[in-house]
Amino acid sequence: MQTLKEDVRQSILRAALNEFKTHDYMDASMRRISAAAGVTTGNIYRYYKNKEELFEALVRPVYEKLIEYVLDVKKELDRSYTGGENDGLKYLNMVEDTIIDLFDAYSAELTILLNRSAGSKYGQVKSDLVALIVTILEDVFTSGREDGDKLTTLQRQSAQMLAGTVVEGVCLILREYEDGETVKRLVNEFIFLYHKGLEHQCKL
Amino acid sequence: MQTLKEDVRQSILRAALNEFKTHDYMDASMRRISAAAGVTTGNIYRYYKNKEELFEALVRPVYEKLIEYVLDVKKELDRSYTGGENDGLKYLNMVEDTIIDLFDAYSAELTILLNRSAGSKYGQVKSDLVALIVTILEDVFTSGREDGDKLTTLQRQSAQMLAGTVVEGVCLILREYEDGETVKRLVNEFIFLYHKGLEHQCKL
Amino acid sequence: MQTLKEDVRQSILRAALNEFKTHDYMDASMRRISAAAGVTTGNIYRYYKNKEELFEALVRPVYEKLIEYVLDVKKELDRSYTGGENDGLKYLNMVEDTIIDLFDAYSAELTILLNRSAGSKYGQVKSDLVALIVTILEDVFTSGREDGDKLTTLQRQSAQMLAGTVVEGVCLILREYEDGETVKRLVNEFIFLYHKGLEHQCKL
Amino acid sequence: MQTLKEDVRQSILRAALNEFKTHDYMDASMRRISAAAGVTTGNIYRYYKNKEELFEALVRPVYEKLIEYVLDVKKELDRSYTGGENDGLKYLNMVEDTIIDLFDAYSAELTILLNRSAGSKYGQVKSDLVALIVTILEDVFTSGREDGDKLTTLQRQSAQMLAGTVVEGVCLILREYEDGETVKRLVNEFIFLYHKGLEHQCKL
DNA sequence: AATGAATGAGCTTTCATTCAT
DNA sequence: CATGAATGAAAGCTCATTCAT
Repeated sequence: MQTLKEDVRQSILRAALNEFKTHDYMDASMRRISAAAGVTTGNIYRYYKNKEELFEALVRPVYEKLIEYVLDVKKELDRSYTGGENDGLKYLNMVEDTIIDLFDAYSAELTILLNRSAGSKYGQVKSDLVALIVTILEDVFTSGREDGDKLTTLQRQSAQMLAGTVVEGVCLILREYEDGETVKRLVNEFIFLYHKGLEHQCKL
Repeated sequence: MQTLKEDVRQSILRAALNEFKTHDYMDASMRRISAAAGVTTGNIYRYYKNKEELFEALVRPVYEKLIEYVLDVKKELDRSYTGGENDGLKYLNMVEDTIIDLFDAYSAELTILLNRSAGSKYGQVKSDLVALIVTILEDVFTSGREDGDKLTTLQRQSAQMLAGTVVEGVCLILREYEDGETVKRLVNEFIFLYHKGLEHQCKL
Repeated sequence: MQTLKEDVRQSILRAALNEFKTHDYMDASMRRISAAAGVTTGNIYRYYKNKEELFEALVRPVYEKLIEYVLDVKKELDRSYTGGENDGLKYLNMVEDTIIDLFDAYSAELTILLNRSAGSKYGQVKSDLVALIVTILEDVFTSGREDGDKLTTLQRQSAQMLAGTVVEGVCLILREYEDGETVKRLVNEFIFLYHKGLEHQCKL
Repeated sequence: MQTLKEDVRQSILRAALNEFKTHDYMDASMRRISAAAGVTTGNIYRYYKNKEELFEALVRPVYEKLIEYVLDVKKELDRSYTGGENDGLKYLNMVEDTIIDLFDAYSAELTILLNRSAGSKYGQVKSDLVALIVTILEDVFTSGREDGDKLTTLQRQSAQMLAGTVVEGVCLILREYEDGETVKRLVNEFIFLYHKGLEHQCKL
């Protein structure tokens, strides 16, 4: 009945992935994970020090790449934004592309990071991400003006809504579809929708 | 010394509302609710059989109206859809209008229903809602054709993405803003965005 | 089967007292305490937030009085020590008297504080107490000299041994005897022994 | 690559010694012992059936010698006690000498036996030892009399206190000092203190 | 002989729910 | 009707011990 170490680690990770896909960090149960992994409760702790570390093992790599990529986009934007015709779409696409790359490697982990981390130390990731995108949007909005003026409250709210719905939209797609190609296509469609609107999208 | 029955029920509901606004169903605490309601733990159970029923008391009316309204939209659409120029936007607006109406009456309950019900039997509401909207969209797509043909998988997925992101977008706005006017404005902006695209929305 | 609140609190305290008399803080079991108290495990936590607080409820009053009394002795000593013939005995007796007073009120709790607190935040009490007595002894030793000189290592060690054995001796008596009168007599005998030696104590 | 059997046994014992010097029986960890011994957890159990037996392997020889020596003293005392002037000190010194001998050979094991055995089946050793010394003292007390009478309760208690505080005093010194010479000096000082009292000990 | 992964009972603590009063 | 003490199952985690290799 003794399995090799790496096998066990993998089945724990797999079971944890499934548990965290369906339960928030706080509600996920180590007992259920161990049962699903075919491992005793105590034995999990030989592989991962505690719940937090098991969660982190799943989610940290994605987290780091996510932040890194988004910051790259921001830097790129600061460097080359012209306010020209299609810049908005261009940069939205940059953001999405990086998420798609991440998705190809870590679809479920990204979902968990964005949707199930409440209560863990990654609980703020989604709103951090939104906040980051908001700063990008605000830069874009203000850079297109003569007056270096502040944005109005209404404009801020709109920027937040925009950033939030983009992030939520992508999260939704990640959550619903497992196949990389489908995700890529839907995210692109989603961005195009945001850019051109339903009117031009028509025949779906 | 006792409070009248209906008074108590109301203060329980009020306390539960606040608890569920800030905690997912699973994390909400009956103790905190009873404390906030100025009611003893045990006494709650004379008014509501258990946590689930208390949650349901808050959320069911909104749930039923939500479904009812969406079905009305569907019916209306079946009756009068012409495929004309602005029909898409028109019906999207119908869906949103009903949610805004609901929101005016039950803002908090709606947020809870859509964002806090994980773990309760309303955990599926969001996806139910999406599914319902998907059937509407599919009807629309197919009714515009000569051939009564099925949609392709790709089309189905796009419809699902569209429905899902609309719902998520509205949920997000509900979650973030408490003020009715702001919500109304942002939802309209959001729908307009979906219709015309960022390109036409420009300077925000 | 429902007991009144204060009854239960008392039986929990009584059970805890017995558990901590026979187990170090770390090895004491909340389950055993609750079983011995005739209370369910969970119910203990209505009365005491956790193990530490239950322990503290038993031990804190004694701790505070103990420190207070010993500091009083030290102050008194600083004020009036003359180096005269019987001062040593006199001050030893002061220390012991205060402990006897404490004992009359809290025999078992004092034992626990001094002998079972390892692992709790009172774990250092015994050595703190010894250290305190050492400083008193060192003051006494140096004040009897012309040269304000430091003590030698040997003298320090002897002072530590003396303080330690006094404290241990008292702890022992506390541990072994429950009756206040007996304790008082034995502690006095013990101090007299320290002062005059076995030779003069003879017939016991 | 394997270590020879006896080597392993020795390194286990050495590691166990260090663990038990710093942890009570109950708190000592087999994992830490095996890690420190450079031995796998499971392999310890080929050498010692369980924690208790490992503890016993360390502590039993000292225990037996300790009892044996004390019994020797008792026998010697029965044979030659005259009740003369310095007999008390003489026999106290005999008891201490044997402990010092033991200490020279097994300092750490003795400390463990006396101070760390709570929870093991040697948990009673200290009080056994005291009891043994009490019987010696009682013999001494009664042998000095014409009437072969029983001792009073008060006398018994005093004998117990005396025996107990002697034992505790020695334990304390063992616990606090590692250096053989220091221990020997302090124990002697301690005994002299018991014999002559502070009054004659003066300048420390 | 040795390994170290696995076991399983134990720990403290929390909480929805029940029930004697 | 109301109370709030009591229940008991579940949580995360630890550790002496066992056992397949």
